[in-house]
Amino acid sequence: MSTLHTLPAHRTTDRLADLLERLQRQLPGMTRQLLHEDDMLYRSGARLQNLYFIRSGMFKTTTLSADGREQLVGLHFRGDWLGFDGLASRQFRGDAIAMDIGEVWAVPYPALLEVCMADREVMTVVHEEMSRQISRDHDSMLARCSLPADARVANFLHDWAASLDQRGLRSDRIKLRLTRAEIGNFLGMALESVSRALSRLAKEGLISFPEHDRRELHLPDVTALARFVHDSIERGAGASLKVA
Amino acid sequence: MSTLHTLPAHRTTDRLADLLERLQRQLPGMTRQLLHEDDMLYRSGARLQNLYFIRSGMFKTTTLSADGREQLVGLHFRGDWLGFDGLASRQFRGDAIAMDIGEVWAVPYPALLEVCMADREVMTVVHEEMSRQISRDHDSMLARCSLPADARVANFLHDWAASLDQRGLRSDRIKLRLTRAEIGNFLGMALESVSRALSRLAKEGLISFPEHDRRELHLPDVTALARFVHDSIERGAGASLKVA
DNA sequence: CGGCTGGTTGAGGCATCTCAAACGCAGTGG
DNA sequence: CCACTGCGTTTGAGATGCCTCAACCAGCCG
Repeated sequence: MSTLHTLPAHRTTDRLADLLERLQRQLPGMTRQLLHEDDMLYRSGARLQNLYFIRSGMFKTTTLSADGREQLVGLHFRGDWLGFDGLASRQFRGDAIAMDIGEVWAVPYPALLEVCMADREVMTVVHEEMSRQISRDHDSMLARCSLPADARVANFLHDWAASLDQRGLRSDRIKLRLTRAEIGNFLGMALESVSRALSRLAKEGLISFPEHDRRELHLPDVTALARFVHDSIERGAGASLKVA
Repeated sequence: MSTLHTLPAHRTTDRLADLLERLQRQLPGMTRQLLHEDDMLYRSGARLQNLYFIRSGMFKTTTLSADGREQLVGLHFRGDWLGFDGLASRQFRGDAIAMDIGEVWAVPYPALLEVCMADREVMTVVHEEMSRQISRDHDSMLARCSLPADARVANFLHDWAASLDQRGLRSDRIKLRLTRAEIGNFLGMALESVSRALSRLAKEGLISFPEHDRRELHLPDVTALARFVHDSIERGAGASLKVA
């Protein structure tokens, strides 16, 4: 959260490298899968056979309600796992779509269970990944419920940058591979509001569109973004419980 | 979801009974804990030693952002697990508070890992519970982002009733153990809006306050509630992606 | 009694949504 | 090559749903 780009080590990456080594040795059933932009890794309703581990690329996941509403619920990067939400019902509850050329490892769930039972480290890593997903979802809820539109967009960009940074990628430049409508759907606001929020953030100098391609944007100062989010809480404390 | 009170069997309960039997045999370190209304099971920042399995009662969990905002993120009932979100950091990320007199089993996480490694069934149940939590969170996000205020409250009550029903409890009567402010915080709206929404739902006959205690409410027809939620989507499709 | 907490309701304001128009761009087909 | 179309984006103007502020009520407790 706090000091974003001073984070030196990439905690998770090391353990994951370790994990993957184990998996590779112990899971001959694991297969690689290459995907292009807009390829579906899995779709809602499909039987869950594998969990997916992202080696490279970005993915978006959606959820589907009983009555047909659909929402973008997450962006996922290298090192993330996909499919946890389908474990209980053995059936995916939303789609996972590549936003870019990417590679995943498809890990057959029964085989993964096998490895977990043999290898404590693997099991804890799996648990921790699920736990992290839950935490991230909770943060996501909080952001959507307690921030005004502009701050919600700023927070969205900030989180994205933090994800990139955490993985050692450059975080001062983001290629938005989402339409304004998708961002709006993700954040719970109208596409026009997203567009306006981006325009305002640009006017404030918090972001800029150097390429004059309105999906390519620069974040000159990520901490300023965080500050902007934080400040907009002070002004109106929204629906948050207590600002201790 | 769909045919709410016709659900006869309680799928999860059976498997959990089974699981608990195993746990009890294999986990002497597991302890029972009794809580009264407003007791804190754990608090944000505390080191995670145990996961908690709810034997009876209701619990609410919150999440805390880096900058001090707090949000109610979940209600939990008999058969649910608490603490998953803290596994990754070995530290709780929010509070868990009893809303009633209740009993939990505190399961030392290292011991649980041990059992998981020995007992495949236990491990899959744990995974499935985490998975279910993720799914529920996603549903929650969707509801908060795509429904207008009244429908959000209706959906909230409907989910609550569904949870009760799933556990074989009577679902036509809910004792709200939350203030309007907490409900608002949970749903991302002002407490006055919650109050107004409840009044309107009562005027529509979808709920009633028989006790003239405004926290005790009856749901004469749960399917009507579901219909109300569904209908309010038609009117204005909110920020939902596609209404296939 | 008097203060406190929680709930309801009204009035007004504002943030966001909706509707609408215009633009750039890419693809397509004459 | 040039319409022509469709999609994504921006921006404006007006409508509105929700929030804020405020008053009031009821129950509870010291």
